[in-house]
Amino acid sequence: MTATRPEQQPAKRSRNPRGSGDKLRSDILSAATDLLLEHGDADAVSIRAVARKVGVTSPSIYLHFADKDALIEAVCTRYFEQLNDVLQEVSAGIEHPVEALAEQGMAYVRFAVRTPELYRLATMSIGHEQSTTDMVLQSSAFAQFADKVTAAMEIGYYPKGDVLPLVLQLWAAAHGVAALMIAKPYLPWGDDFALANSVLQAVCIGQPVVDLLGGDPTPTEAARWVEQQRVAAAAEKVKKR
Amino acid sequence: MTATRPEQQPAKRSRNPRGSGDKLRSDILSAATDLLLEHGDADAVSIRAVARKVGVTSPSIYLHFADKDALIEAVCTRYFEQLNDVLQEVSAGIEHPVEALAEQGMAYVRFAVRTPELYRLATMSIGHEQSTTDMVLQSSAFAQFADKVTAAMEIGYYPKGDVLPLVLQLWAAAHGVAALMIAKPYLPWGDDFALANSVLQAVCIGQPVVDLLGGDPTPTEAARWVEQQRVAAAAEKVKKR
DNA sequence: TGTACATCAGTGAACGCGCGTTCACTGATGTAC
DNA sequence: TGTACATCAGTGAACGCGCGTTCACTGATGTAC
Repeated sequence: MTATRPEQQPAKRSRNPRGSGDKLRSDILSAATDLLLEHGDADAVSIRAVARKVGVTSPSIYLHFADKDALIEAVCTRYFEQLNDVLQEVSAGIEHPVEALAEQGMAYVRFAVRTPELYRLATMSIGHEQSTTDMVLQSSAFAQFADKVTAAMEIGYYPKGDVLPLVLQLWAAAHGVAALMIAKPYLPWGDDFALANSVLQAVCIGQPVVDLLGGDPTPTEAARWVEQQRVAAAAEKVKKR
Repeated sequence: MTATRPEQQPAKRSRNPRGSGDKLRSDILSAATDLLLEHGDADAVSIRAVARKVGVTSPSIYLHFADKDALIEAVCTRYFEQLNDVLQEVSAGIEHPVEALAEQGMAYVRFAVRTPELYRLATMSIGHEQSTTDMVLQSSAFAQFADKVTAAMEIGYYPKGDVLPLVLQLWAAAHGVAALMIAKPYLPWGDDFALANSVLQAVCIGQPVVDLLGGDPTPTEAARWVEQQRVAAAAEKVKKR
């Protein structure tokens, strides 16, 4: 027994009945997803490995996907759909949009950490040009973030204006924590993702991170500076009139 | 001409003189680095490709590196040293530690965006266990962040306490923006990395992100909530006595 | 000053591997007449 | 009811490729005597 093929051959699957050729397609997607969940390495997903896992020969894959890229893309699309479901679930019934936003942010991080290699594959590849099918931006998950921000603007929580910059910042914060937690899981991220929560709060509502870590809750120098900046900005605005 | 080997053979390098066997070592590192800078794909770095680029045969690589992993690790180590230099440079002469921290954060993001594939390779691989040689945590760059935070605590800017959680949060923020800017370069990140700046400010000093985007500078609902939380936390602390 | 020898800095050929993909095929199942 | 045929859901063998790595070697340069 060599180490090169650790999977034993699964029970030979029987051929699909006539009308249900699509069954294999979804089996392939599941197998590829499982491979990514099991191994922490995207290289573990080869056409041949997926075929082996499904219990089928590799040319069969091509009956359902044009090539390897198409397979991977389909896996990611499916992944984002699941993310979308999770986000929808956790924010159901929360009226305050910012509360919902924070809840979704945490769910996002938890989801990412539960599926590290998938998350990496889906979000951390380099995209050189804006494809019309950019998976993240086209995903309903992204739209959900945008909706909450819009709602927060409408109730006057955030000043009205462009939604995208705000969404990008929230996303960057969530992504940053998630990505680091995945890359360095042994660091002290805290029970219940305390650190993630702290960062998200800071970006969502401007709470200085130190206060949320149990630091001194009386106004710090940081808080004073914030106020000072705010006053200065207001003064600037008045001067321009 | 096939597409499989786009590099033409570089001028055959002449053999190194006797004492300077280490010259090749650093040439190899540079070549690997260049490959990562040129192509947006870590797969472009193979032992053979590096050897080709240097103008040497592939077994020569093994005179200087035990195996491919060792080569990649050396490339990353060198990369972090460069990052360290940059961070040191930008913060030289800035007395206020938080100002220095913000400047370093921005420099970090700029550095990452300038070297996307290298940054990905160096920070976004999955580390399953804490190695004693964890490159990021052992890097002087990380130590620099920690030093600034410590200094900020000492002057009373942040409440005294554990440095690591704070550093991790700042790092997560910087990493989040950098990683997204790399993965989605076509999004509106703003001139002068405005969005990066905004996120970093929010995490460093608790400035709500909306204010920095040119929104309404009068206290928003968010700002009021922050204050409210702060008061509540203070009250809680008093009650415990 | 000459020469045998050690060392250094590589080379050239080969190994076995798994990969993505193509091609001609097979055999069960349904359908038309 | 029987049978020829089309279609569907795959299979089996093979292609050429680049990869990491090993092995025995070579030839210039320095060193000891």
